[in-house]
Amino acid sequence: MDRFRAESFIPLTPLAFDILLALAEGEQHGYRILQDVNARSGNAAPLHAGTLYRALARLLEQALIEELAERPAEDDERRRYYQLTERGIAVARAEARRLAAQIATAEARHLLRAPA
Amino acid sequence: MDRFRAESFIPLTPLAFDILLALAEGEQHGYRILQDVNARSGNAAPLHAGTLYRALARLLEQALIEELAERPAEDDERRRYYQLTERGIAVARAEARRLAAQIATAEARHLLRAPA
DNA sequence: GGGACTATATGCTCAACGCACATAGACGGG
DNA sequence: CCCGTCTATGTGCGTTGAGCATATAGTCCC
Repeated sequence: MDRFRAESFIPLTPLAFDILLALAEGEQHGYRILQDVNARSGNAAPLHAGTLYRALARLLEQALIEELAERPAEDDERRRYYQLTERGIAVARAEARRLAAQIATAEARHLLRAPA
Repeated sequence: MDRFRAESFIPLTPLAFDILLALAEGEQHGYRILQDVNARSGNAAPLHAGTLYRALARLLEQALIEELAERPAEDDERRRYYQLTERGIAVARAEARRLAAQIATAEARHLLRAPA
């Protein structure tokens, strides 16, 4: 079989990477991901719920995340829990490396050391 | 007048940021931008010329870049030269800061220190 | 019992991109 | 001189992803 290539998923859309980052700490359900992303993005345009759930569906199709069958007891029945797949971890890492390289370029080209 | 807000352009698409980065070193023409972006992206899917020129047109409309009237003497007549506007610099900086924050999160969540 | 919040999902529209293709000048080898 | 390749910019067409509104319903607490 042909090897899986993380590069074929790179670059991720900004939203997709935000979601994978939200799941990097461990399994989580959609609404919490929404809150995590919005909290980290600060004052920027808030992520709409509809946008998030569709993005989750795409990531599921691509097998970058998967849904958990089991859930914590006593939990809200409506929630759907997700976690990163091995593939998702590999892709998130590859994307993080790409971004780190861009930051390095930005620094080398004097975009970071300057007035706000 | 209402202040210009760089945040309203954030997040940039990966391609838009690549182009602004290519121009961070100084004025450049389209084809060289194409080569710079493709060189920096390594083995990833190469940027197609058509995609680039349309992206340049968008950045012009948004006034993140502007075309130079003057060109170096003895230059290929067909070339069109572009440079960052002040707005473009501000937006590129804001995006670079956003990405740096994401990298920091990725590290904090143990996405960077691990196998390739 | 009523309003705010939690939780997931679909409908509609538009912007951005991938890829194919068009056009044409430059440039070097045979 | 001609031909292929590279340089250089651009348009046509279809698909994907995202923004925003809206739908639905359970929870939580006053």
